[in-house]
Amino acid sequence: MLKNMNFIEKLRETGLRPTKQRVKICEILFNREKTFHFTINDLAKKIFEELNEKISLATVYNTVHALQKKGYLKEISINSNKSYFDTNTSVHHHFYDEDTHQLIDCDENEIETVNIKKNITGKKINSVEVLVRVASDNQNQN
Amino acid sequence: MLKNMNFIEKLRETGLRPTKQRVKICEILFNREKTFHFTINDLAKKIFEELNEKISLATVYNTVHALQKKGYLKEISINSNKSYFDTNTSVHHHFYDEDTHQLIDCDENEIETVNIKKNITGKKINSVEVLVRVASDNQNQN
DNA sequence: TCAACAGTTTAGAATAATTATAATATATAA
DNA sequence: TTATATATTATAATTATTCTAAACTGTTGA
Repeated sequence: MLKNMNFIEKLRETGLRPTKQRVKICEILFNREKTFHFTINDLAKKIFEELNEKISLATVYNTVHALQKKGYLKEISINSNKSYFDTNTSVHHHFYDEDTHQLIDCDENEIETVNIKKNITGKKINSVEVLVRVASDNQNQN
Repeated sequence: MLKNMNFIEKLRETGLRPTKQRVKICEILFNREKTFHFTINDLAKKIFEELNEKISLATVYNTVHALQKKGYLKEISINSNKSYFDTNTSVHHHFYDEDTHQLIDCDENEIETVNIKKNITGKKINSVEVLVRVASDNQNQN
């Protein structure tokens, strides 16, 4: 994957000035095997844990939004008062575990391609995403 | 539909005490032909417009959540800092117009049943919903 | 190399949605 | 009708996010 990538180059290529903070955030986000689902708060906490250094919350917001705009991150639609982001930017679907509030990527072969038979006139489809809400089997029995 | 239904009886049946405020909110929500997509704020505004009477925001929140818990309303997954609710409680999908920020119900025949081939072990699927994001055709051309 | 400038970061204030609180009011059952 | 459990309300508190304005830093070009 993106392991050990030179984030400075990567950022520069996309027109983002490779500041110290942005490089650190990229390291945290992309230097990992599996995709990462997070809220801004999760990310800020991780930065502090892994780097033992605080980056201003405003900067975390700005940087995440900049990365999202450039297509390095994707915002996910779950109903929640927080925004969730995903380092897996391909079009893909999610399971949302209502017990643990965890978000799990669907493998491509777990959900069949969704067939949209009729679209709104004059509009272009930007994305089609499925959210499968699951919960423990013994719950919701009433 | 629910037109001219006796909301007092309806509420009582489901164990919600039919207070003046709850009945009024039910009237606004369910005495209509088409389904209604709204945020708490939209609803509060409509209450004031139609009844010329103010119901405390806290009550609107409480009531909407009570109705949701009883299955009269459904919360919709769009990424936004607000919660959206829907008076159409059947499992159905949505188009989200990114230009106008409008939410549009999909007709049943516009999207084929989504086939989930593999589920998370030990979990029960509560809902499967599709969000189709659309935007004006001449946008996003870059 | 260094000055200048544009773009960044930052702390903290501002805003907005939502939830909590606690006093008052009301619906309902006895 | 009265007691009691529940609901409503205004307001305060909380939380996520955005704004602001000052200080800082990466980059460009002299």
